[in-house]
Parts: sequence; structure tokens; C-alpha cells
Amino acid sequence: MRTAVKRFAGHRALSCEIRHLRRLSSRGDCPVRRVQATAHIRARELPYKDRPPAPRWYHQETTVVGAFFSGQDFEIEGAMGDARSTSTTSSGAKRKRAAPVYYAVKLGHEPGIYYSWEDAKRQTAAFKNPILKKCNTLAEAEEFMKSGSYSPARPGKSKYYGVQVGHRPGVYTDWPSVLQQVTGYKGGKQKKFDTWEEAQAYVNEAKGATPSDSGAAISLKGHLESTLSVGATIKAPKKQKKNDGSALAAITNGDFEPGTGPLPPGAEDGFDRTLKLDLATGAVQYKTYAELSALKMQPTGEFEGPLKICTDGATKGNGKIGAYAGLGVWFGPNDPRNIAEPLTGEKQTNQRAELTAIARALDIAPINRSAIIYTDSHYSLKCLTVWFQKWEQNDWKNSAGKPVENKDLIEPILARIRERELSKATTKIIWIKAHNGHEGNEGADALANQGATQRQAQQQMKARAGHSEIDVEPHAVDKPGMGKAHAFAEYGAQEGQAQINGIFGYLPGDADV
Amino acid sequence: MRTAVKRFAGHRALSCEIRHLRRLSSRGDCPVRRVQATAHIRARELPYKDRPPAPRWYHQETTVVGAFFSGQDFEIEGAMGDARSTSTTSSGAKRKRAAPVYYAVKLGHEPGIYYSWEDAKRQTAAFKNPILKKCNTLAEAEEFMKSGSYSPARPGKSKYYGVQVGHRPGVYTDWPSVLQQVTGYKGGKQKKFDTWEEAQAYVNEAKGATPSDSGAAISLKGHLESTLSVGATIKAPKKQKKNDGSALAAITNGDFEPGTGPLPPGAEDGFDRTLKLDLATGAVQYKTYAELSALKMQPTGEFEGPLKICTDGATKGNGKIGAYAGLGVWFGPNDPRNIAEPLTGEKQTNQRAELTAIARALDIAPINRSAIIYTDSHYSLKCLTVWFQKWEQNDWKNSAGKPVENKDLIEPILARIRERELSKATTKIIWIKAHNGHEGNEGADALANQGATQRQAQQQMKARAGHSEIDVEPHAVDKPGMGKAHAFAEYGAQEGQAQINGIFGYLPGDADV
RNA sequence: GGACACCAGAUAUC
DNA sequence: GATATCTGGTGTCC
Repeated sequence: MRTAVKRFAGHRALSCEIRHLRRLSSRGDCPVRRVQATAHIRARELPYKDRPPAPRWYHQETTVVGAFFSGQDFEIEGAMGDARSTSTTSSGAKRKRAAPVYYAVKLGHEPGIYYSWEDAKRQTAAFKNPILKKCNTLAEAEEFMKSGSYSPARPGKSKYYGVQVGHRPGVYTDWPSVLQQVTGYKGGKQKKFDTWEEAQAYVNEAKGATPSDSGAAISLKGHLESTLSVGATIKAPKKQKKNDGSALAAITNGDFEPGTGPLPPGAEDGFDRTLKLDLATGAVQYKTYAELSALKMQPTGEFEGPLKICTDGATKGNGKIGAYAGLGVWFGPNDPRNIAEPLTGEKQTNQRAELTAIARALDIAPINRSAIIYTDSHYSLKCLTVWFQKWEQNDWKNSAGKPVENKDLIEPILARIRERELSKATTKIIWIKAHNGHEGNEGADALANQGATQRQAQQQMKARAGHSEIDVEPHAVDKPGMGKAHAFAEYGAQEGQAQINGIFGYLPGDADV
Repeated sequence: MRTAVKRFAGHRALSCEIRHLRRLSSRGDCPVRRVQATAHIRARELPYKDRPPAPRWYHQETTVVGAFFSGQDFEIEGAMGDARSTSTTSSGAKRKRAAPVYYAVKLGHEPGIYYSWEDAKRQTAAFKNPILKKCNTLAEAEEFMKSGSYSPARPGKSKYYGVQVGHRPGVYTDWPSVLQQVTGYKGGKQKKFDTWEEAQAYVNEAKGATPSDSGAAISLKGHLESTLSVGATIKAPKKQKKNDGSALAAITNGDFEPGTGPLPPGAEDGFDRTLKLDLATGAVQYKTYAELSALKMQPTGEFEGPLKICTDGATKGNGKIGAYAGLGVWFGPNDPRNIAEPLTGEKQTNQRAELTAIARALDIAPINRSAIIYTDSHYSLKCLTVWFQKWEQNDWKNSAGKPVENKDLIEPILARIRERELSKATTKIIWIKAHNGHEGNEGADALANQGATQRQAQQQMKARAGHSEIDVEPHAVDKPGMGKAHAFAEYGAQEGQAQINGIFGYLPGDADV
């Protein structure tokens, strides 16, 4: 029985958390059956014109119900006032429940209050100066989280790194993050300061000269971190009386993505379309079937055809023992749903990276919305559209009579596709030639490489730190500045198709649909 | 069936023509099987001390037999009195032979008499005021070619451009040539005149100040052009009775390279050593095996070991669509055989430039004289010494199973190397590190860049002229003034070796020979 | 044998 | 940072 309590910084963060749980599920670590949580939505004023973030938080309690997965064994439940996630792994209930202790993690991968030191340590791995506190009562932990103080656990040692030129300029509080922003960026500039204000001023020096849209993208990770360490978010989400879409839009676009402008028309907002926020009660609920159908019947405006997602995997040193892999999922230029993350697990191969990328794409694709997944991996496409049929009948043996590799990844993806079918959402997989000028493929490729680099950094840190046995949990990171904002182009020349009972696979040479 | 009749201005020009045909062969346009022609050697007095060239021509008919290529399908034949080249492409015999018409091209890329308008147009492309005439009889064309008149086809429009400061100062009659001399030359000066005398006087204004060896080099192209448009060559080749080498030497060195002093000891004269001029009959013939062997047995004096040639390619914007490439072949400082020419064809890549430079080097290297080719291209060396062996067995597929690139260049080079082997001449290819202070490499590099600039000028002119569809045929151009006159230095530190059945490839790290 | 992908390396050209 | 090109390899399937 593994348990964890988390505090979510806003609706979007909660949405992210649900995704995170799905990701766990996709890894097979802890299959998700049901996701449900109560969120403490919190916001405060944005840092405006060099002004540090306001210390005052606005609060709102809400309950969110996430997706439902079949054949799994994991759930999250929440109670009023704090969001509590309870996970039950298949091997669960082995450890004894100790006296209740709380770990408030203010500067870490995912700030929040955790029940176990294991969980808290995981969140602070790779952070040189994590801000966290061990508390005996929940109230104490909450107080610590709320406090405007930025002093770290060991006062007097805090540092602020201003990244003036880098992938994502801004203020960072740990050196690894700075490295990540600066490495691989031509002419990267960073400087250490003792106060947030100084660092921010340093960052702003260059901001005037930078085009506003260039530095606009804020990564999910950056957001989460900045919520506590740098300061972000603004506009108190005043309680709304009416359940009109504009209110939700105001929260999603304006409030929780500082620096990012309104979404372009037709772009996805990253929220699960099966959910709705009841603004009268503050609760998030499943939309009724009628509501979903209504949306499907009125695709103008909100929906524009199937969701198109590009996936890719990258594995440095593929086949070698020290290989490190990453995966990328690309929805569009600067799309906040874009993810670049390392491949977890021991087996770091290109095929696993490619498959996992598809799995992550299906995590994010709304369960009831048709999706087209673009991959350059013949292997992945064939696995998910052709070969699996034979494998499901011959006990997963390949043509050589040996066990099929990566079954652990393929099966959950198939389950997800079938689940989507039940929601009347088709899932098409289309093959595209790699490195052929395809915008989405190149975007996904860059994201995947970014993810692989993250993995490399992780492993190196682990090695230096004397090999902690805990696998650092990855986080979604946007690709900064993927250039032009135009959406998917036509792909006709480089793709084809092949349909297999509800799942579509597309390869060049097949007839057009 | 493509046909063309050409008139060659002198022995050297014929040698150049043979090279040109070989070049066509190396491009795959029209593989050369056999080269044979009758040349009308022609000469007249040099312009001496501002005196314009004498109008009187001295004539001599002669027959030349060129190289023999294996597995090809092209030949040139000549008859007494006119040099006629007949080419048969593999796809040949498609066009119908029309009533015989002759195009006498006096001012063009390669002056001569052509059978088809297509050929003639090709020779006059990029010339604003080409001097050419359509004739119904060969006699008429010959008469036109012989006429001392310099009036262009449209009389009254003739121009003389004096290039006072430029790559090669002199008098030019077309603006493109002037541009080529001036572009890329710091402080280039040119001026238009109505008469040759005025232009020449303008050119001479600067000559006094210039060191005599600086402007000495005369390019092949310059020679060909000047033969007709500016005037060159002197000393009537009186008929000789005895077949002694000195007579040939007198013609080659003194008579047909005005402005160039005696060749330095050991330097190559650019003529095919397999040929000899029978001065009794005026015919040029293959040397007998005994004669060739005699030369090999008595290398003192005339030969000093293998011919050393440096090659290089340059491609501005390599990989981009608008790239333009050039190639350089360097024999020594101020060596008249040095060539800098643009890369022809659509595919302007660095690799093609490098390979083509080697092909051109082998054009010039006497077929029976061992040669060492220095290249900084790992790719070229490996192609020609290692990889081709596998490719010839696996139908030219690279390790990825894809067709090998640039096969069209590699195969003819290999054919040439084997042809040389039959003449008992070894061909070594030695790799040298680029930009490492190697005199020859730097010389070739400069020549290659010059060639690339020529290509750029060509394309720009083509674009301005409304995109003529004909690819302008390139010409060899010397690099003026490559500085110090000392020959090849030692290369020990930067090279190695690896021998493969008769063809030698040298790379650093291999054992020394 | 085929296919797609993922790398590693090398040289040159920009 | 990129392309031009090749060599070598693994990951996976048919």
C-alpha cells in the first residue's frame, strides 16, 4: 500500500496530476483504475514588471474525477481541504503504516504534502537545495506551504540563478535546472544571485530585446516549479455562478499559464474534455453523454476534426549498455501539452521509447475524441495494428517462436485504444518518414532528444550521488519555441493506411481513406 | 546521335579538347570510348609591346589520338583539314540528321565549327556578343574562322573591356568574362573601349607596377579566347624534318603559352605523354611501348618521380538549395595546369566537388605516369580505394541498402585509374588534413573557391538572363600567383596508407610505404 | 533476405 | 548549429 498526499496548485496542475497517474499506469508500475481527487485551487498575483509574486494566495476547493481505466488496480481519493491520492499497486499492502508524518515539499519536482519520506525524497531528487519540511500534523505542513517565505530548509544557503539566455529564461533555484536551460543553447547566459529580485532583474535585462512570443512558452515543469520558487500565476479565480465556457477558459488560459497568450483557434487546451467544472459548486464532474454528444454534433469552434499528435523516441547509444532514451509527444508549435520526458526503466531501447511516446499521446488525448497519431516507427505501427492480432492468439510469440518483446508496453496501449473505441473515438496511427521535413515529426524528435538528455542528466546525477535506488519521477516538459504557429499540414505524400478492426494503421503505399 | 565539329587552336587546345571529352565522360553525359581528331594547328605573332596581334596565321594540320576508355560509347574522328568530333551517347541515334549546316563559333566558350545549333548555342551561352556564323558549307565556315576580322556578327556593336586589376588582367570582349575576372578581386578595375588598342593600353597602365611573375599565368580558357578575340601565340611552326624532342618542346613551351616563361625543372607540361608529334608528317601518334618504357627507364631530366597533384572541392552553402560548388586542382605554384572551375550539374554538393576535382586531376595526369593525388576528403579516398570493391559486388548499395550516391562520378574515375594501370602507371591517393598549412591543399582550396565563385556568377547571370536551359560548359582557369615557387613539401606527419590491388589509398595511421 | 527506426564514428563542406 | 556521405552497430518485426 503506497500512499501519497499532494496539494495541487490549480486546476491545471490537477489535470497534470491525473496525467501523471495515467503515465504510471502506462509504465505498468501502478495501473490506474480510477482517478478522483479534491483539489485545493490556489492562485496569486503574477509578478508584474519586476515585482515579485504577491505572497497572498486565493483558494478554492474543488473535486475532480479523472479517467477510468479497465483492468487496473489503482485509485486516488480526495477529501475536502486537501487533495489526497492513494495508490494501490498490485503488490500492495506490504508495508506497515507508521505513525502519521507529513513532508511539505515546497521546492521540488511536484510541490505538495507527502505522507512518506520516500515520496518526498523522490520529489526533491536532483534538487540541490530542496525546500521541504517534516511535520507532525497536516496543519503544520499546510502552514509551511502557505508561508510566503522562500527560505530553504537550511537558511542562508539559498541561491537564485537568473538564466538570461537559454531554452527558457527565468529564475531558477537549483543548478541542475539551470544547466538544463543552458546546455545546448548557443550563447547561454546565467548568473547566481542571493535574492529573487536580483535574479529576476538580470533575466529582464534581456527580455526587452527578445520578441515577446519567443520567450513566452512556459513548460509544465517550469510552471510547477515557478509556482513555488519563482512565482507565477495571477488573477484570483473568483467563484463563478454560471457554468459558461468562458469562465473555464479564463481560468485555463489567463490564470495558470503566465506568459502564454490565448490559445490559437482550434488548438487543444490540454484539459480532459470529458470533464467539466461545475462553477456553482466548484466541482469538476464528468460531462453527461448528452453533453459530449452535443459537442460532437457541434464541432464548430471547439473541435476541429480528430486530434493530431506526433510521437517520437530517441535513444542515445541504442543497443549499448549505457543507453539513455527519451520520448517526445508533439501537438503543435508551443503547444502546452507537448511533452519531452525520459524513458523510465532499465531497458532503454529505441522501440520502447517509440511505443511509450504513443502511450503518452493516448494519455493526453481525450478519451472520447478521435485521434491520429503520427509515428516514424514501422515497428510501433505494426505492433499496434497488425501483429498484435496474431500475438493475442498465439500467446505472444513472434515468428521465431520467441516471446514478443515489449509486450508490457503494447498491451496497455491496445487497452487504451479499445477503451477509446468504447467512447466512440477512433485511433489512427500513421507512419511518416523520419527526418523528412515533417514539422510534427521534427518537433517530436526534438522533444524526444530533450527527454533523452534529461535521462542522461538523471543517470549522471544518480551516479555522482552514490546511486540512490529510487528512479526519479519524470515530468512533462514543453518544447520551447517550436517556431511557426501554423497547425498540421497535409501529409498525403508520405503516408498510407491499413485498417484493422477499429484500429487504423497507415503506411505509405496503402490506399487512401 | 549527337555530332559536333570543332576546330582546335593549337596542340594544347586539342589536348584540352580531349580533356573536355573525358570530363563529359566523367559526368556520364557521353561516355568516351575513343578520342581521335585531326587538328589544324594555328598560330600567329604575339602582341608585343602594345602591338595588336598580327592578322596573319600560320597553319599546320596534324592528327591526334587521345585516350582510350573502356566500356564506353563515344568517339571522335577527324579528317584532314578539319577536326571533327563525333559523339555517340548511349541513348544515341534518336535525332534525325538534317541537311548539313555549319556553325562557326569564333567568340564563345570553345571556338570551333559545330554541326548543330544546339552545340553552337551551348558554346555561346552567357556571351552577350558571340561571334558566330551559320554556313552552308564547311569551306565557308573555315573561311569565316580564318578571317582576321574581329567584327562581331552584328557589326558596330563590338566592345573591348580592359581589365586593369582583376584575377587575370587583359582585354575581354564580353561582359561576363569581365565580371568573372573582377568579382571577388579586391579593387578590381575595368573599363569599356571601342578598340582593342585602347583597351590594351588601359591594361598596360597597371602592368608596369605589377611584378612580372604575378600576371604571368594564362588560363586555358584565357588562351582559347585570346587566340581569337585578343590575340596570342606567335612563331610559325615550321615543318621539321627530324623527330627530336626539342622541336616539340619548342612548340609547347615557347610558342603556345605566351606570357609564361620556361617551365620550372621537373614541372609537367600538360601534354599527353602517350602522344608524340611526328614532325616529319606533322601527325601526332601514340608512342610505342618501347618509347614509353624508355622514358620510364630514364627518369632523369624529364621525369622526376610521380606527378603530385592536390585536389579540393568547395561548396558554398553546402546542403542548401542554392548551393554552388567549385573544384580546384593544383600542380604547383603558378603551374599552368592548375585549374579552378565550377561544378556542373544540378547536384552541387561538397562530395561531388571533391570527386570531380580528382577526376579532373586524372584528366591531366599523363596516362602512363604514376601520380599521387592529395585530397582532404576522407570520403573520396575511401570511395576510390576501399568502398568501391564492395559496391562493385553488391550492385552499388551502401550499408543501409540504399543506392550509393555519386556513382556516376566514382565509376569513371575508377575506369581512369585502371586505364592508367594498364599503362603501368600507379595512382596513389593520399589524404591530408584540410587547413593545416599544406601548401598544395591550400592552393587547391583557393582554386576550388575560385571555381565556386565562377559557378555563382554563372548562375546569377543565368537567372538575370531569364534562365537559359543550357548548362554553361566550364573551363579550366589558372589560379594567378600562388606565391612561393618551392615545390611539394614533405607530408609525412599527416598521411598514412593502405594499398588495395593496384590502387593506393593513404590515410593517417596506416604504415608508411 | 526484407523493412522501419535508433544510434556510434569519420572526413569534408558550410 | 547544419548538410554531404560513408562505415560500423542494435532494436524489432516479417
